[in-house]
Amino acid sequence: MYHLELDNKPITLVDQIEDKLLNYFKANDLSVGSIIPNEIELAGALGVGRSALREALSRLKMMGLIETRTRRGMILKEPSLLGAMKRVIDPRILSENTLFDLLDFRVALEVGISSDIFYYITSEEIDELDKIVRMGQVFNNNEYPLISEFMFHSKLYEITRNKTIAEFQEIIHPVLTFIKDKFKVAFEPINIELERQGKLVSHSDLLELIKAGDEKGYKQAIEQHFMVYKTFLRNRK
Amino acid sequence: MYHLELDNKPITLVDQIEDKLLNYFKANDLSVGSIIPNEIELAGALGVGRSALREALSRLKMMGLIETRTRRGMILKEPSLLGAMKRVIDPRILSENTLFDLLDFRVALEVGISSDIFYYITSEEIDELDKIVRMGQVFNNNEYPLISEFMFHSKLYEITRNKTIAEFQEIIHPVLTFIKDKFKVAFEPINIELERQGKLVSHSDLLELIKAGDEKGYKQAIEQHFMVYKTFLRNRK
DNA sequence: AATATTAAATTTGTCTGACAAATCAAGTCT
DNA sequence: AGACTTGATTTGTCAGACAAATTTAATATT
Repeated sequence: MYHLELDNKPITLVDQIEDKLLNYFKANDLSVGSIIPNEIELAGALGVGRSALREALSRLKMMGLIETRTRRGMILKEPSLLGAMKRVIDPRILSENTLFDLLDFRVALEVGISSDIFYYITSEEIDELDKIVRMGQVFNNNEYPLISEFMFHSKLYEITRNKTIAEFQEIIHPVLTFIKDKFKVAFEPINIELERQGKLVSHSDLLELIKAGDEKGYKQAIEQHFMVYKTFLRNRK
Repeated sequence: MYHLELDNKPITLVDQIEDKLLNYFKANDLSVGSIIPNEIELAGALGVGRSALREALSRLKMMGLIETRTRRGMILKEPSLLGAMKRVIDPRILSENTLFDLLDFRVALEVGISSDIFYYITSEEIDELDKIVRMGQVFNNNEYPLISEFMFHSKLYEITRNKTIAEFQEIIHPVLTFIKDKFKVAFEPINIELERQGKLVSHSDLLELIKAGDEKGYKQAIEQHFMVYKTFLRNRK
């Protein structure tokens, strides 16, 4: 039935077709916008049935590599990482541990882009950040209105001039709101304790450091800004 | 033919089936190891044909959510992000810009995990890092033997106790070697210039800072360690 | 002749039915 | 009881059919 095996998992024909298609696109130097042969031709060229081919195509469509326009056939697209990841990063299917890992991941990433922010940021972008911060009035314990919260961090990612990083923020945002909501009770005491110690860092504080060009101070502050999550995560390990 | 639309892209039946399956798994509290109904039953329950169902299943298999054992039926697995991303992160299909973004992404992430490293690292892990560093004799211009290079950074990611972050390193490693190889010529002069200024930071330097518990020094050093890439990337933007 | 309408052809999306291969279960034979 | 055979089940794959949409071609109308 299938001829190749790896890791005890049979490599099905569909797997092979998927791979062959990728090689085919690469070999024929088909790039974004290229029209690819229709299903019957492809199936014929590969010597497989249309159903098997379609299963492989379905995967490539999911990854965003192929887009189908009825009648006009299929065209190649640049697959954003977003396409494939969006479907997997879903609180429905990921374990709690993985969700925590993602929160941790996101925090690390935002800390890591600090020097880029200072390298790239323009005065216009500082103004925009200012607007966003003013839009979000501070409530108790660092709980910003959600929109401002999202926009502030999105803007930071945007400043890196790195589309993939910016997209990443959008992808994992649902994970964050999911965790924030589900473990609200666990976050509250941590926030209260941090506030008691005067260690809460607000968006406004971060922005001031950016304005002052204080990169070192910002790096410390951004870590402190995420201390709620860090404490929560470290307590759980 | 299809009833729903979004973003001008028709939502096909397969898309809906994919979503319904995820909801079904969640609603019935099916977790890792659960056996799910066979294809004919699922198709019947959803009121769709087997081919459409199989296209959706094929996607879930690609994501690693479902594993099929012939005859025994299908069982649910924890889908690692790796599964879905590995296929997309492929120099064959990603544009050069996205590959650069990924390099940038990876650097940011490794800078961002610095505090975790100091928080979690054990003396055993320091010993292991020591072995890895000694294994890799330094060649010219920071070009470590590839295995040591890979192992050193893998170990750092491992110390974070974050599986997702550790997996990420493994996934994008091919991208790094691809870029390193393809743009070797561009990296060389940058490295030479950095060495002239005495600004090259080796793995050995990083390890010494870890041993000394010098977190601040490490954070500066790790950024400097990646300065080759940063310079390369910033020149390109 | 130019435009509007209609018909035909093309291509994806989906269904149904069929068969092969693998494997598990059970029954049968020695 | 153990080895062998048979049958049932389920995934993997193919083939053929039709619907829907839409482009292209053909035809009719003014």
